[in-house]
Amino acid sequence: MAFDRMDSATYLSSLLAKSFSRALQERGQKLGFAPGQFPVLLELWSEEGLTQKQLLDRLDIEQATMANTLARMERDGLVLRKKHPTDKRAQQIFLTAKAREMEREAKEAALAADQSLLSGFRHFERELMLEYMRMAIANGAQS
Amino acid sequence: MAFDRMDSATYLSSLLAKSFSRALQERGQKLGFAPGQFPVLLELWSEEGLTQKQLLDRLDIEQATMANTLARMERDGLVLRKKHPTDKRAQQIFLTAKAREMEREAKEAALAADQSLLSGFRHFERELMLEYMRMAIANGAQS
DNA sequence: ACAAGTTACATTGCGGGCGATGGACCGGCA
DNA sequence: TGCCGGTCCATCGCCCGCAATGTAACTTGT
Repeated sequence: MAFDRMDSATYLSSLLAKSFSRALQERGQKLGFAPGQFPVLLELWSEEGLTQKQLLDRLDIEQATMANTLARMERDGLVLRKKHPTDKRAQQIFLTAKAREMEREAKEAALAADQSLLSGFRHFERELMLEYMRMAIANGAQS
Repeated sequence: MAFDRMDSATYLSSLLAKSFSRALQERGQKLGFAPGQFPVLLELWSEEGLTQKQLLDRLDIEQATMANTLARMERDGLVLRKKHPTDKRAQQIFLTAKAREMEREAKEAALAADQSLLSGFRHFERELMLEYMRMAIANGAQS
């Protein structure tokens, strides 16, 4: 059976994710954050004091991954975990000053990562690609 | 600054890769291979006896990743590593009967994974998406 | 022929994804 | 009240990506 991996969305998506991740990693490491931490930062920039569970509900990440990511972020001085006032099982996540201050630069870094791999795309091509990606992701989610 | 992660190709590409990887993983585990092993299998189905270096040249994977992947594949009975006849540093990689026999089913599994996330796509949409992905990957590669 | 540089591979440590499991805690119901 | 199922989180083992480093073996230039 013929099978060209360059015609496989599965294979290409893995290459694509590696490329984007590398682009973000390069730009993020100067600021002090890793690619996997960016979505968490995004949520916390818009609202602090969320519990781990609330973060899980907002992001497409498993609980085990979140726990490990938060542990690394705490270690790296991006985040503080405080006891929940009424629920002793839970914790609330707060940003450090360092993390709060990098918001603007970090978002610019993420936009730059996007831009670098999408250079040469016309506006409608970029939009179409994003839309196709969202469609495929939706197909995967409802399964 | 406004930043919607659903408009970020970086974020979407990571979700997309996770979705496709999961789709392939589900289908592949019955047969006994993991997603990261599939590209290696593809190369070996088309030509056995390649060295690790030759595999590296054909795939977009780092040497350390390849060494570990091959070690797992050997452990799982998919692959044999034999000494290179003239170069004692090198090794030649051969498939086991088990790996050789799963070629057809494995390729069908990969096609099914692709298909499952691309359901609802018209033919030209699928082609366009693949083309956009290849373009973005090319942007990343030449940097 | 031999030292020096290059190449092939393994190993280690880390980021980040997953499922499975376990402990502490909450809440509801008898 | 006291028990019991569900919830929040940490932890462990695994896959898979990377950079950095080490070792053995090959090659090349003198």
